[in-house]
Amino acid sequence: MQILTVTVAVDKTTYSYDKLYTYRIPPELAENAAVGMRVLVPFGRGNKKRVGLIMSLQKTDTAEKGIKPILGLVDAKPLISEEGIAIIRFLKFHTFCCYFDAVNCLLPAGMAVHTQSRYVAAEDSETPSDLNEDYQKVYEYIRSKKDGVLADSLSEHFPDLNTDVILAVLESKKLISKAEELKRRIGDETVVMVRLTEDFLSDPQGYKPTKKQSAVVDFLADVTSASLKEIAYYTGVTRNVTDNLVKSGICEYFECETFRNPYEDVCTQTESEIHLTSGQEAVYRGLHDLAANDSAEVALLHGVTGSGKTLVYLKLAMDMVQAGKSVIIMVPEISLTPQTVARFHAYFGDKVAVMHSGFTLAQRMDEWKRIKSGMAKVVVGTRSAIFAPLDNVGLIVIDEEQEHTYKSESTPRFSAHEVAKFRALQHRALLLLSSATPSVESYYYAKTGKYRLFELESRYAQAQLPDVYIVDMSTAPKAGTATQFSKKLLDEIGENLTRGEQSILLLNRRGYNTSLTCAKCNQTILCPNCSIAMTYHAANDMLMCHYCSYSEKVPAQCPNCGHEFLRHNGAGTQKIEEELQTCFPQASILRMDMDTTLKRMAHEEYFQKFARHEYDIMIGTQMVSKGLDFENVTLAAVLNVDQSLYANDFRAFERTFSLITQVVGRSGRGSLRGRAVIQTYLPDNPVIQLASKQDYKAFFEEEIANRRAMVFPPFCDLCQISFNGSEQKEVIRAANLFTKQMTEILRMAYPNLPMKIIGPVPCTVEKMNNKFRYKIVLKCKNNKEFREFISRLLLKTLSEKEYQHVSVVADINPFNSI
DNA sequence: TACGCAATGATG
DNA sequence: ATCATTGCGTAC
Repeated sequence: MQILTVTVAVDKTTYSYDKLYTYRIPPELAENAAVGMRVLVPFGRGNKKRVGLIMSLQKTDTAEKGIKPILGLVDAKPLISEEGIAIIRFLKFHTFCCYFDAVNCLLPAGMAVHTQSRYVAAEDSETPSDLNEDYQKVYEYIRSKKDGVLADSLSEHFPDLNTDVILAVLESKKLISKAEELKRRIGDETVVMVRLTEDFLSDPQGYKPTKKQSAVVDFLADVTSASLKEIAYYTGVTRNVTDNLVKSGICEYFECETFRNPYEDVCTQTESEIHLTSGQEAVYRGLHDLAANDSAEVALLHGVTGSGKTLVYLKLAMDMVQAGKSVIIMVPEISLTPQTVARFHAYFGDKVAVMHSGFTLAQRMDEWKRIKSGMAKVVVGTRSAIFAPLDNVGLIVIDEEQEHTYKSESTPRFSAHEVAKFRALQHRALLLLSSATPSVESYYYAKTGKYRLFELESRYAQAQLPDVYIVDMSTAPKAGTATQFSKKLLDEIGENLTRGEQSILLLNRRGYNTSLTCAKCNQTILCPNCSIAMTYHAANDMLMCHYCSYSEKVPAQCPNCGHEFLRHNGAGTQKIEEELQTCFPQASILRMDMDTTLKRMAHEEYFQKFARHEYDIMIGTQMVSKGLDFENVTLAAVLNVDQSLYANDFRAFERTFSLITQVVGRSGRGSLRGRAVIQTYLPDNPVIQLASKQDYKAFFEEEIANRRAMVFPPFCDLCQISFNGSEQKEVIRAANLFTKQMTEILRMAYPNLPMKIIGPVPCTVEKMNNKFRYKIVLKCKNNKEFREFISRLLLKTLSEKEYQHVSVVADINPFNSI
C-alpha cells in the first residue's frame, strides 16, 4: 500500500540538527496537504507540537518504521510557492541558517504562529489537602477559569512563583490537563503610553514619588504624555519605575490610538507618460531589449547624480506591467519615504505594494496578501522586498546598489544581490543594478562583461553639476570664533541666505559624537557593557551607548580618579548648530539627528518643512545625503570627511567617494546652478579629489588596482566567522580551537580549496552588551565546495562542549570586515 | 536497592 | 533547545 509522506522544515531548531524531517500524512489530511503549507508536527522525544513547513511531498511504498504522522495543517492554502521553497534552500546553503529562519524571511511577521500551552483543571476533582499553599493557590486559580489558563498568563498572574514547576507537578498528579494550541501573533499596533492621573494633577501633595519617579513626573508634566520608549530616552529609567508610578496612582497607562497609516494621504493622481531625454532613451532601449529576451540578465546602470536613472527603470517597470509581468524595486532603507511611495503610486496606482519595516504588522501582512493574490504587480521596498511572493517576475531593480543595507546583518545573513540573481535566474528576468557610485565589485563585473553596462553621462534637464570647492582646513582662514567652519563655507552660506536659497550641511557621524574625558587622567567614560565611549546627548543631558542603549546621567566627577572636570570631545551636532546660529542669527536652521528625529515619521515632517522652505539650512548626518530632491538647494557641504577615510575597512575609500558624490549631487538639482564645499585636512587625497570632480571612472581604476594588489573583493570573497560569549577566555579558546580544527579539516578533506586565514583577532568593538567578540576572516572563493566546508565545520564544532557558551556565526561577504 | 543529579545523545 | 535515557555516587 502506498503512503503519502512529506519532508518538513521544523521551526525552532538549531543549526546542528536542522534538516528536513520526514512525516507521513494521515489519510484524512491527504486530500489537502500541499507543498508550501505549514503543518503541526510532533517533534523530539516528548513529541512536543511544533510548527513546520512542507518542503516536498512524495509517495512511498515501504512503510518505514519510526515515521511520525503530521498532526494537522496550519494553512488552508500554500503560503509559499515552489520558487519560495527553492529560495529557502538557497538561503540555507548560502548563509548557514536554519530552514525555518529562511521561511520566516518569506512570510510577513504577522503570519507567524506559535504553540502555547493551556491548562484546564480536571473535572469533578476536589482540591487535595496535601498541596502546599502556593500549589493550592495556582490550582484554585486554574479551577476558577472555565476555559483554562495559558502558561504565559499564569506566570504573569503569579510573578513570584515558578509556575512551570508547579504546573508540571499538578499535571503529574492529574489535577490539571494540558492542551497545546496554536496562536497567531497579529499586530497589536498599539503602543503603551504614560500620562499623569487626574487625581495626581488636581492634588499632587498627597503623593510622594521617589527621586527617579520625580524625574518621570517632571518630564510628563512637560510633555503631557509619552511612550515608554521616550520616557526611557529622556529620563533614563526603565519600565519598573513607571510600573510603580502606576501602582501608586500617580500615572496611568493608556493605549495610544492606532498609528495613522503613514502613507494614507498619498496622492492618487495618475501619471502615465514618461518623457525621456535622448540619452535616457538610448539606455532605456538597450535595457528594454535585455528585459524582453528570454534569458536571465544582470545589468548595471551607472549614471551621474541627477541623470534620471529612476525615470528609466520606471518606464521599464511600466512596460513589464503592461506585458503582464511583475516587478520588484528595492531602495535603501533611508529613501523609502512617502515622497518616493507617492511617486510610484502616481505611476502604478493600486498595482503597487510597499514592503517597509515602518509599517505595523497588520499593514505589512495586508500588503503581503495583496502581492500574493496578484492584486499588486509592482513591489517597492527595502531589502526584504526581494522575497515578495510575486509570480512571473520580469524585472528586479536595486537602486543605489552599493548601499550596505542590502546585506542582512542578522540571520539569515543574505545579500539582496545574491537572492535577486537567484530569482532573476528562476524567472529569466532582468536584474538591474543602479547607482551613481556603484560598488567596485559591480562595476568590475560590468567592465569585464559579466554584467551588461549602461551609462548616463549627463544631468537631466540641462541641470549642471555644481562647482566644487575643496577647503584645506589646516591652512584655510578660520571664521572668527566658529571653529568648525572655514571662511569660504560661511561666505557661501551667507550668499545663499541673501539670495533666498537653501543649504545642506553634512556631518560625518564619526567625529561628531561627543564623549566625555577626564581632564586629569584622560580616561574617556566608557559604557559599562561595551568597549565603546558613551555619547553625550544634550537634549536629555545624558550619556548613552549607541550599541546597547544603556544610558546614565552625566557623572559629576571622573569615575576613575574622582577629578571634577570632564571635557567634552568632538564637535557635536548641537555645537555646530550653535556656532552657525551665532554667525547667522537671522537664519532658521533645521538639525536632523537622533535627538530630533526620535519620533516616528518626525523625519518626514521635517523634510516636508524644509522642502517648503521653512528652513534655510539643514544640518544632519548621512540621512540628509541620500535621495532627496530639493529644488532650491544650491549649496551642499561636508564639514569633515576625513574620519570616514580612516575607517579600518577595505571599503572605506569606496564609501567616502560615494558619500561626497552624493552630497555634491544634492546641490543644484533644479534650474539653479549649485555649489559644494568639502572641508578636509587632506585636500590632496585622490579619493576626495576625484569625488569632487564626480569622476567615478578614475576612482574605479585606482581602487580596482588596490583591490587587485591587496587581494580583496572582487578578486576574492571574504567569510567572517565570529565568536561571541560572556567569558573572554572561553571566547578566545573557542576561536583558537576553531582555527585549529579548520586548518585540520582543510588539510585532510579540502587540500585544494584556496584560502587565507586571518586571525583570530578581537572585533573592532571587542565588548558589546557584556559579550566579548572575536573573529576569523577567510579570504576565499565563495563556491559550493567552500560553503560545504564551512557548513561541515559548523556542524562538527557546534556540538562540541568547548563551544557551549560561545556562539559561532559565519557570514559571507559581510559589509564591514577588514 | 532507591534516589538524585549530571553527562549523554537524539530530534523523522 | 529540550527531554528522555544512562551512568555514577550517595543514602538507606
